[in-house]
Amino acid sequence: MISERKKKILAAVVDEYIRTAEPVGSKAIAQSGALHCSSATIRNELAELVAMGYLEQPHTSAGRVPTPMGYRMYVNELMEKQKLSLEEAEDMNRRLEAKLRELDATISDVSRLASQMTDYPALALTSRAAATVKRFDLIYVDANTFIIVLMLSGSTVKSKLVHLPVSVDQSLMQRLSSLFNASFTNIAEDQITPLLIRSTERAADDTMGVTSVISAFVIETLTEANTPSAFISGENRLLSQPEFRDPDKAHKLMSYLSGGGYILPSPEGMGDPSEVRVLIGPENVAEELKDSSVIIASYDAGDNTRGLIGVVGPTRMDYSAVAAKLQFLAAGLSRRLGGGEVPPEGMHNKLIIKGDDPNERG
Amino acid sequence: MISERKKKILAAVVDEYIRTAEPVGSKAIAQSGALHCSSATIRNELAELVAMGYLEQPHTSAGRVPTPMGYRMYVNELMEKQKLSLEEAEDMNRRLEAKLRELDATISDVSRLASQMTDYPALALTSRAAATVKRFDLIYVDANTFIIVLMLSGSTVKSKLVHLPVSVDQSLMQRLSSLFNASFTNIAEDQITPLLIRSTERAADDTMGVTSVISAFVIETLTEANTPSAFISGENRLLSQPEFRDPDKAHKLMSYLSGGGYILPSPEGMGDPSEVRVLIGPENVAEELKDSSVIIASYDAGDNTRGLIGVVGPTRMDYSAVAAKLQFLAAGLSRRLGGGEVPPEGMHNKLIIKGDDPNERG
DNA sequence: TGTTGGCACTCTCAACTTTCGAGTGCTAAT
DNA sequence: ATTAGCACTCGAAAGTTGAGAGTGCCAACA
Repeated sequence: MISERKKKILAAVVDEYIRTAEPVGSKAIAQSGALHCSSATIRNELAELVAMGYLEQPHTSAGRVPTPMGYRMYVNELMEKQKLSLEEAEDMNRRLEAKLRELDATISDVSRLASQMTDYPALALTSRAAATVKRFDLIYVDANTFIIVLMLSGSTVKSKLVHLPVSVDQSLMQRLSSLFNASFTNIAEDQITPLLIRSTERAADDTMGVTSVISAFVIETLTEANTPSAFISGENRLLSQPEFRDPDKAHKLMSYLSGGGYILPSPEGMGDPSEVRVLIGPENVAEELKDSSVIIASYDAGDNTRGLIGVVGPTRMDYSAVAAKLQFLAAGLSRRLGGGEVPPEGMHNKLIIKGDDPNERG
Repeated sequence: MISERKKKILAAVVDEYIRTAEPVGSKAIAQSGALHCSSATIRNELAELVAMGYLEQPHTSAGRVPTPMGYRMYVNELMEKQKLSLEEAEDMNRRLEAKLRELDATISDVSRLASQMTDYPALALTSRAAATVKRFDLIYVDANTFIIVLMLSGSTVKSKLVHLPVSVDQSLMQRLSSLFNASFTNIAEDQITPLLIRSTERAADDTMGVTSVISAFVIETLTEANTPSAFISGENRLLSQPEFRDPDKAHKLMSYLSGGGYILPSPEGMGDPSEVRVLIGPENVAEELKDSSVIIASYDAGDNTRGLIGVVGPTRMDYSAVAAKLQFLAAGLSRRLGGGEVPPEGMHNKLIIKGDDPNERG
């Protein structure tokens, strides 16, 4: 077990290290107040904390630096859950409003927002839950041209202009329209079989292959709607972190990130929407992230869609501030996009932080 | 005037410097062949080239490095216009096909492609020429819901689902649909005045403000279609360039780039689509680009839309290779997206390179 | 038994010095 | 006009030194 005093000391080390990015010594801790003992005592404690694996020394005569295990302890038990200042909260709300007013929030907007708020690279990800076609329309434009309009589950509308090499008459359009409405709506993507297409084609008496053009679009649209998409922004903010002064290191991580981040667990894997998850250094699966940390929050994007916002930074990250901001952002997004059973404001004090369930450890 | 031999020497310096990123000395040039004289002679010539402003020395006992003026001379007259190797051309075509098959090429795809091909950060930009609505449809879903479908000039279709707080009947929809078709099609965005909207509202006998919802969407869509959009990708590739080993420098440029690059001249400003434009160091307007170079090509994206692809790198850039690749890419895009009067393949030998017209100099 | 002041020790970092070599400019000979 | 030769310059890399921060440990103390 770890004594109360050790906890205090550990917390002080982490706080200080997060602030300064320099190894912290016994003296600094003694002076920081909060502890009523001399540096010598603290030295003893520090030595023990090193032995226990919570801290390490870059070299014999340097201060101490938290290990991933130390950060984990800090995140789980020690850090004081930060509340956002009123200004911060208002600023964030303002920005959210601005983004969400003009268009639906695209994931690129969400990730940009997260990155701006936290000053770290951020990524956003959505996995739409199995979309289906709710309604189907064909608009006849001219003999060679028509428009397909699909209304999907979840108030999305997709449309496409189709030019044909042959001419079709309006009655065929009519027939196809009602046939598709009858048999292609409310079914999952994988239920659109070649068999179904063929039988529709026959039923509509379509000899020029219009059916297959349309069904291809349907499949494509559903596939796209079901494919989780990811977006990352603010990679460059990495460069302002001292741990990425080495261009090679920075380059490695940045190309990993922009190569499409598989960093995040799937949104379904996340539990409670108000939960914030923290993955510290080696807890990450990806080799490239082994000495970075990732903080993740999830939001409800409506229509059974879950979204994820994540922030990437060095292990020496301001966990408390970032977690609070992300949670606030996620809650705001849920409130505006989602079903709406999210408690209104000010709920950012019951911040739940998780991340070390046994599955995720080696 | 500059002698023939000086030109050869200058070219050799630039070539070598591009290759190695190290100042090049007289000896290296002498050994590189191409010149039949000793290093001493070359030294004399080099001294004169420095005096003329084409080269400079980082310090007394170092080799020579090209000045922007030297690069300009190189780009305009000296460099051998590179042709792509057959493999490169084929590879590029393959990728283009792959991208363009599935969906229309979004500018994000284009910029990603350019970045991948050249290994520099790349940005893409389109300015759509004044879009108009070609056709207008309203699809009645239920009493509170309908879908607006706009077909724009240039085969784009936009649609939106609208939920109303009040219920409307199908006949109103009908009336609005034909009214909008009659008076909102083929007119520019700024011709949609409050007056026009009001009169339409009256004509349709619309007492619940549906008209204004619809016209708002029309305006929004046209605005969006007319707004040039920019996209940048591959910023991280900067970091592999030795001139950006300094994280601060890299950070500055990268944040400038991702802050929305106004780097590129507007597509209209570009002349012939097969022209490639090069802006060297201080020739750039933006302060942040004063010691970087930008290479730009434009393509015809169909429907009177011009697109631009640009690549950003250090002044020590492989102008010849990048220019060739960009031109090929632009030509490929034009061929696939645009009107089609672009000569088929193999036209990349008549590469035209420009960039130093008097307007652009200080 | 836990805490504290003191002291010798260790090790890094920054500043300074030295060395090495690439590259130059100049001169005299061809 | 070209070239070989040579003294000179200057920066980068390697080596040297000193200061300071921080430690571990011991002996004294509560």
